[in-house]
Amino acid sequence: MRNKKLTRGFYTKPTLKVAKELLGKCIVRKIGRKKLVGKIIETEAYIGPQDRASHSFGGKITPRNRAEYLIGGHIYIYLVYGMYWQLNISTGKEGRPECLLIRALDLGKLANGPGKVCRYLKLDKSFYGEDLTKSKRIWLDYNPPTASSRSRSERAPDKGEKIKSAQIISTKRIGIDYAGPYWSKRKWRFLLKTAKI
DNA sequence: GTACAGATTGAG
DNA sequence: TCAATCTGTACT
Repeated sequence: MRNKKLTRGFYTKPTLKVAKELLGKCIVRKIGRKKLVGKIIETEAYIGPQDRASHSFGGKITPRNRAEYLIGGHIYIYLVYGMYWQLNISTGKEGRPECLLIRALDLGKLANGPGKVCRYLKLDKSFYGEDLTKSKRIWLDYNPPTASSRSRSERAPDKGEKIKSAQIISTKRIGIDYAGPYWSKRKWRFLLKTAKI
């Protein structure tokens, strides 16, 4: 297995497709010489401007949500309830306010909720608008980093663990009942069957 | 300027 | 079940 960073093309596909494909991918956060790594096991899609649960409902653009409109692969991060950061990844084309909330990593109780994901990865406003395809401090990878990856760099690209659709559960999104029954019942939350949230 | 509610969490 | 905690957003 070799390391393979996710590039622009991964993020610019339709949002619901990316939401499912993100499951099983690894977030790599580099702090100094150390790397924090976690496998994504739960995502949630927000698809403005029609989605009433989205911050960009109705095509609204504010200083807070403008990162949602960036081309796929950028970080949209914001504070909720005055204390928890929420990590989102923009998806789709430039100008389309679509994004995915990263709700959990495969790290047990350390990251079994969106606020805890950011607490574990030490993410805050300074990551606002960060490009995951260019950043030196945070990116996504098909595989967990391995010590041998450099010496095997001659091998063919490895797209990592294949997640079958039968392994994915989709449910209603969490905490957005204010959006009304039509939008709150969309099954736009995706998690691995094996996930223990 | 002021009021208010939220894409959550953890304690009681 | 509920308070913590604070910023963006709407409204005066």
